[in-house]
Amino acid sequence: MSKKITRRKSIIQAAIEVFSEKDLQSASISEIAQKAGIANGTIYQYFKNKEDLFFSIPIEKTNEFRDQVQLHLEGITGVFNKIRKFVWYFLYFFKTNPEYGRLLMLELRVNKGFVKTETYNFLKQSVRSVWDIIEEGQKEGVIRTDVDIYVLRHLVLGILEHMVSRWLLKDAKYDILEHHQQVSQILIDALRSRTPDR
Amino acid sequence: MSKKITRRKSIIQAAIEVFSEKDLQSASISEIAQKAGIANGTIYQYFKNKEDLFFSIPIEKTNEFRDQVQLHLEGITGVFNKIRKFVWYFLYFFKTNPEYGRLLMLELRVNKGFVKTETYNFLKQSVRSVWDIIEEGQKEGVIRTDVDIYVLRHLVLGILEHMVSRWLLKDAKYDILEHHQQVSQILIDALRSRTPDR
Amino acid sequence: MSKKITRRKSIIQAAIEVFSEKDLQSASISEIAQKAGIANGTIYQYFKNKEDLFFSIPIEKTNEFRDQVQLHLEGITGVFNKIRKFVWYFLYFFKTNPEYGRLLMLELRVNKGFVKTETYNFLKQSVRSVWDIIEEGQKEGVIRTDVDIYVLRHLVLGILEHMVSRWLLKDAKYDILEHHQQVSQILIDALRSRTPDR
Amino acid sequence: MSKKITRRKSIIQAAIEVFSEKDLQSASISEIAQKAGIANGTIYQYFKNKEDLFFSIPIEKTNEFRDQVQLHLEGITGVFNKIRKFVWYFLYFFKTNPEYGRLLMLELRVNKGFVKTETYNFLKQSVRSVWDIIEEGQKEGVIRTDVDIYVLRHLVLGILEHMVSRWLLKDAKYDILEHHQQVSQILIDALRSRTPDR
DNA sequence: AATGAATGAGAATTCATTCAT
DNA sequence: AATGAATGAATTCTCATTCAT
Repeated sequence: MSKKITRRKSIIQAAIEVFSEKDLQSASISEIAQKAGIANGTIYQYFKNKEDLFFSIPIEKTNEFRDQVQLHLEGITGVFNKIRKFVWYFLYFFKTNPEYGRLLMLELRVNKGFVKTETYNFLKQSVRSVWDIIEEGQKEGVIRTDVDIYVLRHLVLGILEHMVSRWLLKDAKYDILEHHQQVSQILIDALRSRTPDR
Repeated sequence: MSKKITRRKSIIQAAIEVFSEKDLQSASISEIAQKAGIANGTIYQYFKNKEDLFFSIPIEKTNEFRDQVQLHLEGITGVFNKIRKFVWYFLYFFKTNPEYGRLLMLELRVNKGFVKTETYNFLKQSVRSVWDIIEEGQKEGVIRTDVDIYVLRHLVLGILEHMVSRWLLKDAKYDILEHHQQVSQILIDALRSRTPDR
Repeated sequence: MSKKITRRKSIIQAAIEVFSEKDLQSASISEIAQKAGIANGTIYQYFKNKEDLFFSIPIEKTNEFRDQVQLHLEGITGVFNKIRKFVWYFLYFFKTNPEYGRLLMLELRVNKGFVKTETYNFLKQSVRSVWDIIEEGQKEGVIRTDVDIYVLRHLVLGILEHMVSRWLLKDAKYDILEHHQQVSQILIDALRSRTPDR
Repeated sequence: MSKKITRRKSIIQAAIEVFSEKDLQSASISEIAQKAGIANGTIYQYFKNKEDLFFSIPIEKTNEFRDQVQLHLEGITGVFNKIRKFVWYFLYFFKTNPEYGRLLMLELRVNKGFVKTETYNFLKQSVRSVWDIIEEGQKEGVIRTDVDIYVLRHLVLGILEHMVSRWLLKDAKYDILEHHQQVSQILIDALRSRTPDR
């Protein structure tokens, strides 16, 4: 039983490595099988087909991301401090998982089939914390309520995903964490409740 | 002479239609040729190969976008008014060119090969106006200078591209222009120079 | 295990039949696959590509030729008798293997890529016996040493290959063995050490 | 009129250059047209199709070869001296025309279609001088008559063509004329009438 | 006569998936 | 469960040849 899970994981790990370099179509099952040290056919014992394997990859990583975000937010008080932490961890996570980042940002997030997947909804939950923080801030009165929450979310995820995507496309040559404080600051300035005089 | 240009354009138009539904690999030359009403081989008189055709698509559209942006900004005074106009036009352009949007946002902008392309640099020039506006605002003292301009750019393009991408992935079912004023407002609030008391 | 070898052989046999009629470019993989009774793709399990298959053909046949030459020379004494036997067997081999002959003489021996091949060196070894016989004769003093051995080899292989090539181009309509004794005789006269009075 | 001939010649010259590097199939009409500085379609004003052009090449060169052989044999007395001259000129001709040599020896002489061509018969006439010399020698009694004249011809052309072919396949890296005297000598020894005591 | 744009047939090769062992 | 040989569909691109100008 545990053996089965181990093997499944090893296939996924091999798939991440391969898919991070090539897209869904270019990556070959043989290459993944070879990297996992198993026969081609064996993959089909664990996954329905190539797309199924492709779409299964984010589940584990998503869990890791969500759990770590929770852990890092633990004990932090103040909505804006939480936002600073989230921004930092988001960038840090992809800095330390660039292969997965490539896969998620440049392949999956843009794949129409994936968006209709169960896994996609699961993935959305992982940034649930952004919602929670924003809502918390709105209740406390420090985050603006004059702008639709969807717009606020687009703002936060927009800048973060844009930064990560461009960074990956530039072969992760510079330090993505360099400006994390400026990013936090500008987001906070955008989200902050307007004072009456404005 | 003009005939050659016409034919080239008709191939590009057919390619936009096909590539907006299928990615570079899935789309077939035959399908494009058929849609353009020409023989397969003819495409190779105008483009080196499928990738070349794929990467050539944005050139025209980019020109159109850039020219229109200039036109729409004409006569507008005030940096923030210009930003409002740019936000509106950006969303409007993709609202009226969803097929090209799909191609650009979900295929090209994420394609590693494309980023190394001449066309990509050309494309970057098309959002040059954002830089110009920001710099103008900084000179006037109304846009903050305490944050790296790259971060500001990530902010503006991040939210806009994120909105367009998600909208397209949701099959353009809702009106992307709905929140354009809120988007402008929140961006302006983020970009605005901080007053001394903050 | 043996199955793999059998299949490989059956592909080669089909390839000989097809390549003897058409050259490397004109012959199609489909035709070979069909003749071998397998799927197109299967050929690529055994050979890297069409050229690889093409160049692999002579290996087996070369072994057969070399072994048979050895066998036929067995027990024959006298350098000139050996030459007579070699001449006869050379012509006899291609008389009984005209398809392979066409392939070897009219395609491979004239193919620049093949000459750079490992197989080509292997093939050269198969006529090694000519060298051995000549050297043996030179040691015994019955074969001339006043002419470079390369020239002697060009003489022997030149006439034999020329005869076989022309015979095949004439659709093997006459008996190539008809003049084998005259050929041997003239070669022996050419190779024989000159007597002092000449 | 003379213009037409000039253009035809320039096409043939371009074709020789192209065909000497690539075989009939690999060489392209476009390349020839480009090298000749004309449009693709123009070639079809002068030649029925690619094969026709290919097969037309030897005519001129054959004339040149035949005329030069005659010239070089002029004034030479003695059958064996004529053979020596022929051997020398044959090797010399290809030494100075390696591109044409490649085309003739490695492509045309091995092409089944060419053998059935009018040009092929024309080409055979060009080595007619070998026949003449041999027959002259037989009449004079210095060349053996105990061996079929076809065999004698295979001997002479066999060694010469073999030498040229191998030399070309080895990229003409060594001097093909180096051993011409030895070649003449061994041929003469082979052809010479046997003295009674042998 | 010359052009060269358009044609469209044609073939090698890849690779996800199956299934007998 | 694992294997890996076999499958065969599917597609890009080339290029000789034509023909309207």
